[in-house]
Amino acid sequence: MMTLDPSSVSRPRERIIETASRLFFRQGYCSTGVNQIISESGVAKASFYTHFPSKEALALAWLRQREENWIQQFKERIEQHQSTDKRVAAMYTMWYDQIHEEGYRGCGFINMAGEFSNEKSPIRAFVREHKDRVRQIIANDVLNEYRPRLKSNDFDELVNAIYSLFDGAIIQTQNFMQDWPIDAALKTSLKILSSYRDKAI
Amino acid sequence: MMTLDPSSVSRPRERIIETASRLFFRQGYCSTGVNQIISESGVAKASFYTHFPSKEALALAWLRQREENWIQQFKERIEQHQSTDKRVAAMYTMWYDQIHEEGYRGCGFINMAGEFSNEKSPIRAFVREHKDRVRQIIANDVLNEYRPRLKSNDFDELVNAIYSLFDGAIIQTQNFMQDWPIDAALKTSLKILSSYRDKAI
DNA sequence: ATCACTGAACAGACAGGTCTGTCTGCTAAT
DNA sequence: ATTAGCAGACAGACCTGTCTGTTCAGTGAT
Repeated sequence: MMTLDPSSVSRPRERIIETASRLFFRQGYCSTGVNQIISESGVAKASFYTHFPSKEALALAWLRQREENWIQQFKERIEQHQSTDKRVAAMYTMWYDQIHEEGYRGCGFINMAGEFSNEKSPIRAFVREHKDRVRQIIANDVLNEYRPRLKSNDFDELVNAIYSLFDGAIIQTQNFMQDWPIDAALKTSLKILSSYRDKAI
Repeated sequence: MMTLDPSSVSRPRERIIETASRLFFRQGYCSTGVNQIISESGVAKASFYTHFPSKEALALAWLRQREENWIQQFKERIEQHQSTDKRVAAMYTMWYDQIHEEGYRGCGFINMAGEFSNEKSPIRAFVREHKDRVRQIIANDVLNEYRPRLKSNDFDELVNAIYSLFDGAIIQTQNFMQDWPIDAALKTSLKILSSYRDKAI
């Protein structure tokens, strides 16, 4: 029987993922040992390995959880606005909150993928899928107003443009630890958008 | 006395850096041990540590060398063309060559920075400086035609736009292991450029 | 109500390997 | 003889993953 335990936060599996979330994100995958995860989540090693067959499996579980939260939050922020301009601006609010926190680390998915050189690893595959979903949301939820008004090719171009600016801004913000790349990318996105506005078929 | 040895490639220090270059780039920093570097470069451990005080120092030396080559190549490709459009296109030729090589790994600087969570580490500082230099080159060598024709703010915006698209394309190309992000970013860059062309003061 | 039983989590030793960095001794060339 | 490099043992820490044994809450039967 599946108990809907309200104190699920204290269950070992959740504690492990919660700790891993913090450590993998802040320190990176390679620089975080299972021993640290175990001790900081107050769990026995045996318990750890009954819940997760390996460190990599935990990483994947973490990414899955993070993806769920991230996508949900992303969509929520977008759907709060009606105009395309405001929706584009809403995309970037995801980052504004994080940037000024101590030890900003950019996109957890990209950082994770960077530590796995084998492009066929499940981690890499998952991050690819995640980024694909983000692109889909940009096409279907952010820019949907433009789809019927543009030629199919033009619409794809627009999506790719907005998307490239978005990822570029994230990377540069992480690199410089300043928020001007986000402002710049947003400004440029709106400019591109307006240039497509007059381009209706 | 500094011998200008033509067989400098066989000198231990060069062999070490060459091997490190391959391994750090392909496997990442954390996943590459000094033992592997030592054995693959055919060098004694003691020799390694007489040339480099630590693994991190080697990484820094590698980045320095890579930066020199990269910037030089970047500038050369750009200066081969006169028109701004062609110069922007030339920026992207840096990647076209690498993409289809087995085990493409994107930008070595970004990947390296991703493995150092301490933003004050020398590695992170160096990558920041590198990316700043790239931005300077975009401003001074690629888009220089536009500087006198635009208001200062507009010019900065233009530089940031081209630059964000550039970094975004690199990341996405690495992620998807396909080259459409580069095509898309280039196309968008040219479009932005043309929108600024009519905007002369 | 007390019994034994079960399952989950705990604590931590352990194996076997890898990590960075140091040190000693040997060889060869200048 | 001095210097550079080679070979490789070694220290000490850390790594992932396994294993043994303990504690304890819940459950069903008596």
